[in-house]
Amino acid sequence: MLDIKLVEKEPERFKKYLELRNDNPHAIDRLLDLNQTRKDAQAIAEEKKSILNSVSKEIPKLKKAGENVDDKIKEMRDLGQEIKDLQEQAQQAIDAFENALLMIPNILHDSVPPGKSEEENQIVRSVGEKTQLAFEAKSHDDLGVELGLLDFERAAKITGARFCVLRKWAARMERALINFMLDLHTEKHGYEEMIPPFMVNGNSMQGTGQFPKFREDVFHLESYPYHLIPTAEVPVTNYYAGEILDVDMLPQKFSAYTPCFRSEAGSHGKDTKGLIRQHQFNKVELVQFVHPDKSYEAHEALTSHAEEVLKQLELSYQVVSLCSGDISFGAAKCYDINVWLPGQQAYREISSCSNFEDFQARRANIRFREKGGKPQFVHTLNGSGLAVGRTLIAIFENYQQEDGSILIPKALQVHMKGVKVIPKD
RNA sequence: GGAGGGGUGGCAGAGUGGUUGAAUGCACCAGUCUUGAAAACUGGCAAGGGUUCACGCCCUUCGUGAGUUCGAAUCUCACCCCCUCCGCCA
Repeated sequence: MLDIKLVEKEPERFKKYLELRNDNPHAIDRLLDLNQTRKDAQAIAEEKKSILNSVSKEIPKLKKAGENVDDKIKEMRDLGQEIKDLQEQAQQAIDAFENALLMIPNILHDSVPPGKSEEENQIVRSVGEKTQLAFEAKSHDDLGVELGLLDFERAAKITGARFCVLRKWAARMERALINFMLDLHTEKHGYEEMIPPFMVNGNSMQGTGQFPKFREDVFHLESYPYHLIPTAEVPVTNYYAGEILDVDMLPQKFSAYTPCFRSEAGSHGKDTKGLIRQHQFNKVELVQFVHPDKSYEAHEALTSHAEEVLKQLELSYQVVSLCSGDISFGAAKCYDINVWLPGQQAYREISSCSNFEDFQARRANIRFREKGGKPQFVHTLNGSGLAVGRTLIAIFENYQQEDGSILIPKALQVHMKGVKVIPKD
């Protein structure tokens, strides 16, 4: 959520951000109109309410003085009715304004490259060499099905499309990866491990920015006002919703493994083969609450924490700074980490590391207080560290052998009882 | 699911329908004292919105939402959450 006071001061700047995002800059004009309407409606209602309050205070005094107050009471009864209507109008104006405000994306950091689409994303660095195989690389799903590790067909029977059953070494490796990532982040990068609820209420969804705009992207429960989380970002960031933290508590760093559930509405026909785009997948998430002065520093660090997973697994990747047209709704700046997949001959996203500045903090009302100071909004950041299923894909495709077996990266072997290879049979 | 108890400021904790935006304590800030610190003492200290160059003034907020009333933290109803006991259960 934007700071409306800043928008009032520099509307042109905020219009510019919308243009850069390929969004309609007139949304700012509409927002300011709605804001003015809100102020006017509130002012009228408050003026009347002020009269009613002061007369109501007078009444007991007049009574004590022995005066007759029947007329005044009757007058106030009528005024009260009038105020009720005015307040209702004011509330409608407030709701309209707030709804509009919730639909406007975040500002952009100066370092975000301008651009229309993902083609204009900026490669920040490439790490490692693309894996060279002496034979034609298979895709992870062909490998997985051949080895009896991935069962898409039965998953479709049990549930539907975009689900998968992991068997044997695939299931074992998925679990090992979760442990490996959590151990790394807690032991080496200073995160506190957390297991949050996998369902959240609508308030939390609004806090991190999924609601109201991206309601269709999440799975909803029918008989409860709960929603399956699309990412651990939602429950973990909302952990401090509505709170004022002591400045000494910052930064707060959490790493959480959760399954993630996404409806993938709007991506029909995209990535239908394999594990790339599923309705349910596992992810280890990194979330930070930091002092506003430190958030860009923290963003670089958080990104490096995600990268470290790939480095240890000896997978090659690129870090890409998303351009203004490709960056997500709530992010002020975002690095995607794309891992090399020989089976697809392409880099594919395996992590997305964002600095939201105070966008989420404002929505979720997460503040901190300096000694003796006024409450201020914290900055929130998060990133995948990493998407577990996609990491498994990357290992399958990069570590495949000509005979159909798959080597297990050294760093992962200790989490798999020393097993070095997934055998052909 | 049943029966009780409770949700008040950063925290703890008072609160008779009418100067209660809210006692008191802790924390925090400023000052006095002190070589310095601590202690003690004095004063200050909620958030959000509106308005003002500013001092200030106005509105809202005591879990949430409705209601009663000229006036609600205080009365009524619904819902949410927490605690205790019982039942059920991994």
